[in-house]
Amino acid sequence: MKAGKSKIVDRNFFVRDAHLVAYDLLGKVLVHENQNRRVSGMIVELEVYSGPEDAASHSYKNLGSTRTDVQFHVGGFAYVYTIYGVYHCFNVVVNKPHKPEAVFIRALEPLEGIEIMQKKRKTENTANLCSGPGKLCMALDINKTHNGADLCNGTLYLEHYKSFSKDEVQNSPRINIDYAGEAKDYLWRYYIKNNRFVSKTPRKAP
DNA sequence: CGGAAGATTTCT
DNA sequence: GAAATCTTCCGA
Repeated sequence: MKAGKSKIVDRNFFVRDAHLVAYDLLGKVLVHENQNRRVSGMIVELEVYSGPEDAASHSYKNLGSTRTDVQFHVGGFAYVYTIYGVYHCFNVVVNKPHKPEAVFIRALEPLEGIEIMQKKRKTENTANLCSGPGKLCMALDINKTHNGADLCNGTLYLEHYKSFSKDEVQNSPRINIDYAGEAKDYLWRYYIKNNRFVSKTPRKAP
């Protein structure tokens, strides 16, 4: 990396296989510049959703629908959707166009703008600010206007920060996708071991 | 045009 | 363990 230059993750990072990107995303920092204030947190937990072959993915047998349209773009764009009419979920689209893969960000370790997060989340418990997909969207003020946003050119982006060895990363089945048949057993959730900001204790791997 | 389901959170 | 609540998708 060039000294003094931007730490922002560039496009090429995202245009790779979803699992490679997912592993490297652990330890990156998600930053949202809102009204000249930086609100950010380190990614400590995520899941991979891989296109038409993944029964749990929104793009499964759902090719070209309006909601998942952004998943067919080149990597490095945001995919934001509303869940249960109440909360938002933030995904990073990865890989090349027409490869509808996405990394679903599940939890962050709060770093900057913590007082802003506390205000938005109405709690002072930092371990509860971003420990879940809906929570982190609330804390970083991510909403549907960010759907399709370019993470390489905007106020919402990722920065290089830490990297973790394989020993420090645990994989497990994904959460709340029991409807997905065999796909529910794929070990496509990744999180940092012994990190108290991970959303919850995972179900034991089969 | 209407019915159904969901990558969640929070409270009991 | 269940409710809250609305966008999106799919069938008719």
